[in-house]
Amino acid sequence: MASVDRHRQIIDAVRRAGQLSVVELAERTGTSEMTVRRDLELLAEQGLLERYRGGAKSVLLRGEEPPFALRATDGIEVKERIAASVAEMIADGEAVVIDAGTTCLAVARALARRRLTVMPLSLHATNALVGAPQLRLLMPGGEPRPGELALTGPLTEASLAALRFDTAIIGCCGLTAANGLTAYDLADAAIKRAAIASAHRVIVVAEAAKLSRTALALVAPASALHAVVTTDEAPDAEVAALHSLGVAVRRV
Amino acid sequence: MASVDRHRQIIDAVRRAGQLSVVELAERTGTSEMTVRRDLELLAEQGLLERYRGGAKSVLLRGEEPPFALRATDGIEVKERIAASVAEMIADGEAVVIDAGTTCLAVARALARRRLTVMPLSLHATNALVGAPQLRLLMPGGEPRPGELALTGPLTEASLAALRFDTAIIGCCGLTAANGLTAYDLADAAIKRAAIASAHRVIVVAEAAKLSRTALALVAPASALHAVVTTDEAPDAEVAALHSLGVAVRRV
DNA sequence: AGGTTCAAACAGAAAATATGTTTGCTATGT
DNA sequence: ACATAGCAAACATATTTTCTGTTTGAACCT
Repeated sequence: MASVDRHRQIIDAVRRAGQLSVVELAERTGTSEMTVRRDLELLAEQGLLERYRGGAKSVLLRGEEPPFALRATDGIEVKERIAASVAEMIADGEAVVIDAGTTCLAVARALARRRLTVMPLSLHATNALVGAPQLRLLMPGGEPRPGELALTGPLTEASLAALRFDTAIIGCCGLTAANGLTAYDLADAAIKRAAIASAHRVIVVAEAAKLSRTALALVAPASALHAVVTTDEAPDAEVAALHSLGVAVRRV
Repeated sequence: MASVDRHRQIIDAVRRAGQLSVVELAERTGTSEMTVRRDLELLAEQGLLERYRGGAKSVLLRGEEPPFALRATDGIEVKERIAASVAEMIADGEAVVIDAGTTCLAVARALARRRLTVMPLSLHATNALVGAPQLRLLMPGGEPRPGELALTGPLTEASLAALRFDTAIIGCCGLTAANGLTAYDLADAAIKRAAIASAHRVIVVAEAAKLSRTALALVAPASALHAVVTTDEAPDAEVAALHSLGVAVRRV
């Protein structure tokens, strides 16, 4: 499908320019205005940009987290590499809780054919896991946040509080030795905290960029974590600092 | 797609004969054996029949409930008619719990564009409701039963016990004035009971055939119900009996 | 061993989807 | 109110994907 390339091109162009007209986008993509309009309608539906009469504008503001659909296709190979590494760390028969987010979704996919008990914290991961024959799927309650489909709220916390997992696989928006594990969303942070509290072992997945970032909501100090799986590009200083706090860091 | 007709033809033929060879099926459908094999693989995956070397056999036994995928395409118009009628009975702003099952799935679809708070008791309904902009979606916890994707177990019961809905929309396997509301699955029955207990008003959806059937597990006596939506074919005697127990019966 | 059943690979057919053009409608600004 | 740009629907065409049947060689059962 060539359309997916064009979609990416449109998103990038709009993001770079802040906003662009339909005419301008039609020229840049070498297609008709009608096609651009159809694309914009589609992309706006997914929350990837915002439509206005005559064009579209970027939805990326300030320090906010980009929407799920945007992150989903970003750096897939890296996420899959991290996910494969995490899958190696899980033994058959374990009970695992998997956080929301795109990296954790990759982990869920990597675990789908394993013999495990899994509680996913987002409906995306749920959809990746239903139908897996060997897997015992446990759903938490909660309210799915639009787009992200991360389950949050008191029902989710209650579900987690009632269970004890062998391993929690947690995603994050930021992780440093000094500032700990942080998230953009307060409700998400509360869930991550509950998931960590319900698990014997905590594995954090974090692309390298997150190891030099701190988000608004503190989830837990770094010392509460047992392992971090990241990539080669992770800054040595941060890795060393985490290591000195007793966190095993794995770079893949 | 013509293949869906052929699938139905294959399912019916296998069900009628108990079991049939690939060669026989290829002849009956007027296609090649390879196509039949591919179909059988597909259908077996959905649990619609069972594959064995050389052919396939029916998976329908005794008084058991046919698998979800089989019921899903059965009598859609009737289910949609019932669903539309139920949708009329729900006022905007209500909090509604929707049971699992194919008829209830139709109700979920009919309510997707409404301004409501909805807790679906199956992941099929969840998928029909995510992304609905006006709707507040609440997920119960629980373990999704394969195929059906009905959420059951203590997590589901706990989720229901924590909430009070305006209306519960309940499906069933059997409903008579004498034997009450019944279900095939014990775990399902427990959930239905919890849903009924958590709601102020209980609406049961039931195709006519269910009004002359009784399944294994008792959910509730008919007197616990407020309304039943069924079709014209519902037997008059049963309708009258239900009515005399204070249940409003609507035939659409 | 010997026949049958099956899965993979490929090519052609059929269907679904994507695209561009035209046309008439709608919204926006003056 | 009017003019204009933007838009949506309808349709025809092009492209892609999916479906199907045949062939071939491997797997299976007796």
